[in-house]
Amino acid sequence: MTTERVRRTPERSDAARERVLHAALRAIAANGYRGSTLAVIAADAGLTTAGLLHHFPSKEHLLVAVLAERDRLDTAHFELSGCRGFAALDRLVELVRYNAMLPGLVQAFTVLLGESVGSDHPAREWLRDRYPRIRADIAQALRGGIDLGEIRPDVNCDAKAAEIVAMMDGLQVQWLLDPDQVDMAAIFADFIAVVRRAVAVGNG
Amino acid sequence: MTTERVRRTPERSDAARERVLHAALRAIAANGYRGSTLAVIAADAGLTTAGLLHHFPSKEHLLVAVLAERDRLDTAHFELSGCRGFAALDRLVELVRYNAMLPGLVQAFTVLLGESVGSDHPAREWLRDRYPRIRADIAQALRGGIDLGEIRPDVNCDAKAAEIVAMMDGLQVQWLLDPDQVDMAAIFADFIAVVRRAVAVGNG
DNA sequence: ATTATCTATAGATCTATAGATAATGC
DNA sequence: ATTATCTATAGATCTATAGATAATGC
Repeated sequence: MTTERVRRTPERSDAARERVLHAALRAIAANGYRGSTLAVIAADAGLTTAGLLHHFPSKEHLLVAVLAERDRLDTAHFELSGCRGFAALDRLVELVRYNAMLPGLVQAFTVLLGESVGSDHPAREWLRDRYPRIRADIAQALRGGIDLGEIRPDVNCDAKAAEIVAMMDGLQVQWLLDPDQVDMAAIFADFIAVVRRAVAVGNG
Repeated sequence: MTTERVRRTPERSDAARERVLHAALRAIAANGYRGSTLAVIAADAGLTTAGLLHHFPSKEHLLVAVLAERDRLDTAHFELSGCRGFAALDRLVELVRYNAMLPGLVQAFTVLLGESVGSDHPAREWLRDRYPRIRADIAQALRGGIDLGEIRPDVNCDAKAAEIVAMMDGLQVQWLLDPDQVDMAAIFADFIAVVRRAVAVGNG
């Protein structure tokens, strides 16, 4: 039995950190934050518990790092950045279509969302910050559609934004519980088509 | 210090069972099923852990009892029972308005829903049974609206049912995270108004 | 000298069981 | 005789710490 000689370099450390973050996301998707254990996450990342805690000093620090990573990726990907009016709605349909290819990621954040709704969860504040921001982004894009003359000026953009976010979250749950029965992307596209007709100029 | 003499009767036992069920719901709303402990639930119900376990032989049995209780109440309350077409949509708006007065109950089931989306949760099968049933009920009511001549025959009732359920769940999350900012009942009513116009005969 | 990682373990919970106790109902 | 409830505790986890080890970089 030749004990494999493993290099201990900063690069290898970064790689371990990344493996831990991914393992944590998998564990959360499966069992939530509370239901996940450092031992399982560490083993999945090829470390011991103590080895994991060298990189993330506590379980909560690890969760925060997962959330921060999500923020980082979102800023690169998800943003409506610039899209206004119907173009923004189309962008959201694309986003849902994209999410439908990443069930693990969607599941992790759906589980976290549910867990956090109760009091005192370490992800709660993160989510409480995040939802108003997402709603505001979408509402802003809709108001842009009013300026473009696509959307009627009397539309309540804030309420519509909340509806759109709610539809995304709600469909995710049904899709995760039964992917074969619920075609998340198609139903969301149908919903957006209805919204579009409802808010379009010349349909008051 | 006079030790209070407590009667030990079957009636008192039933009362204890009920107190435990309510305490369990409160605990789940606050911390989820996994985050709740028998000790806290028992104390809230005025029992010791062992006393609780006399009534419910395990934590999982307790959860199942909570879910069964919910089924019992729902059958009495929630059903669309008979309503078809627009009347059914109005009934759902009423339901959401009613739920908005029971944040604790909504929170408990939202948390359970999130927790259960991951694998291997004792509430998962209960929810996997429940969602198709609710969707089927609503779809059925919408098809009834087609028969009544209120709803266009080309409407995809299954997709609309999934959308309606998704909107209810999604709004609940946003409302629970920030009740002052998100008027769940009003936004849902707005959504239903849009759906109604979109599916109404003479709007094809 | 620094640091990535390990072994070993302390200390805190948490579920569930065993067995005792005290009340009611026959 | 039954049963609602308690005290005490076993056994299983789970997080986090202490301290050792082995590799790299100066």
